[in-house]
Amino acid sequence: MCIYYYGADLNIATQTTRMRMFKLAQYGARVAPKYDPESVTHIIVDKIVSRHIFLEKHNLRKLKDVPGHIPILTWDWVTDKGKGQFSKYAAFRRRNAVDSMPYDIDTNISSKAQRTAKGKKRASPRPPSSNSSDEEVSSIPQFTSSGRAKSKPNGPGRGDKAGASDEKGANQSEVSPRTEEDAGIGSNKDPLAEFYELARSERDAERYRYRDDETDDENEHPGSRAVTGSGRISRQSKFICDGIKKSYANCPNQDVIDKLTALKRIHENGFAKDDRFKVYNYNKCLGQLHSYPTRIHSREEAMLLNGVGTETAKKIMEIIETGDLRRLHYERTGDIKIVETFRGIYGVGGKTAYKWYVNGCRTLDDLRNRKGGVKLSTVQQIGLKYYNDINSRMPRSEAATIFDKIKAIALKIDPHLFIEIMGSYRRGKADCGDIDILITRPTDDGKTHAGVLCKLLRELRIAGIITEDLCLPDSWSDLELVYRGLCRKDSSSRRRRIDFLTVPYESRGAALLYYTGDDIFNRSMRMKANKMGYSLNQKGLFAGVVRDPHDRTRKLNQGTNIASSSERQIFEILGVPWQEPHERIRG
DNA sequence: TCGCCGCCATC
DNA sequence: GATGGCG
DNA sequence: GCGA
Repeated sequence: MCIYYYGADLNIATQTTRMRMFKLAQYGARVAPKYDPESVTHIIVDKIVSRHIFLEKHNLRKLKDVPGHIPILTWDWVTDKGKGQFSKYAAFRRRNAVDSMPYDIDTNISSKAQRTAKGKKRASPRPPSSNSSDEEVSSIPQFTSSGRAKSKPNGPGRGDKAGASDEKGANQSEVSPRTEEDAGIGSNKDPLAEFYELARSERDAERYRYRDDETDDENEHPGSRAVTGSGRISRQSKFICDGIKKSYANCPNQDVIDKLTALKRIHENGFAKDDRFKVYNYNKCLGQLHSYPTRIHSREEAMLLNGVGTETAKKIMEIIETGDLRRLHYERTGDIKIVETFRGIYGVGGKTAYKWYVNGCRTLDDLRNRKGGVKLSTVQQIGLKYYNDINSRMPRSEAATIFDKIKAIALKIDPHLFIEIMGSYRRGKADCGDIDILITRPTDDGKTHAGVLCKLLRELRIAGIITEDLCLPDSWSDLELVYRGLCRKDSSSRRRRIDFLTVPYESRGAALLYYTGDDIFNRSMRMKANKMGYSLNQKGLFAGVVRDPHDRTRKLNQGTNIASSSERQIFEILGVPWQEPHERIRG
């Protein structure tokens, strides 16, 4: 089917409209950018749009100007498809009685039926057969500037967002500010859903870019190991380089994805002027492209994707129409993999990697030889030395073994310690990228965990578990410390990343929350907290935070800590149903 | 026009 | 202050 | 570069 959806001008399309068009595409329909009687097979009209408006906007004089074989339906036809006839979902009653009866999708009734229906007027606004609660077209009054008359009680989670009309200033009442549909495709009742949607669209893309805890389906990628010194460098574990995962192999817009990814990498790796937020945005729309089920046909269709605006839409159309993106040819693209390899070194990001590249380094060995006189910080030296170790994951059992050893040693130092392993391990993952350990201590006996970390690390070094330090706290006496380093199970094991976090006992809930992640989950929670006027960080949930209007992230006051000792309490205040650690994964 | 998580360590 | 990294 |  080729469906033309009319809700509003696409440039100001509401979430609902965008979502619907997206859904149509998901169902396999082709979404037409404009009404063209030649190609369009169905028209879907938002029910708040009156016949009058519809006609006017399409330069039509009467409904009969729309060919009789093209039914004009409401959205409900889509969601309730198969159960009903066209007539039941006709967008405009007048046409309903006259034209659209015959074109039932299931029965394919011919025009004979038309005559039976013709002239038959219903006294009641809804046909007796209607079983749909709120979608009867004929009960929707004409849309006028006086606004949308109330047509139904606002059921929870139901109701269309007004605003799909062109008369955008018109005082359409907001029926229900947020429908489930606004939150995304196939959304659920989870109040975090909408924030997931936001956080995910930003990082989902990075599901593509980054390998992280959740992308287990890719664990034994053949190219997973970095190969140093060769031309064909690394697909280190942190990145999924050029390889497209199997599940993505049949993306209908794969060529677009490839070209845009190439462009993104140019920005990302310093070959072009650094544009952090362009990269951010490319990630966002690449994630959407991955899940988009059908080939994109038009600029308008492209613009439906979250993160695709005028510029990206242009690029997408250029790729679709010419199979190429000219921009790529006059950007320097050849050596991106090298820069990406460098970025895989712990402590190295885009800036540094590009600088080294400019200095003439091309392989990890060049760095080892300090070719071009490049300098490496101590952390970077460790990152380089254990490049392969750090960039690979360990089985869950290995993390468990290491943690058990550490816990035993810690409890020998102070048996009252609260010591927990967090991160992907706590979320129940089968393999872990690193080990995250939280340490605190109840204070009811008047003592604290101050000084414990220092002692513990000393013991762990002696035991040969901790091998290198990456980042040490500057003061060891605080209750709140962070340590990063490398460890190993025994002398024949690979090195693994390990982090220690100590916090005051009261903040253990917030700390657990933070350190357990995953990252998308954290961002979702923080985003929701922000929208509710709170601020959430690893120390707690804060109310009454006032931010400097000029300096975005700066807080003028730090607010009041209203919850920190229990994860559950934070969930509760934010109105998020409790989720066990293993449930805290995207979406 | 402004924000795009919020924080910390290192250099 | 710039850069990188953590969940 | 997008989106509010």
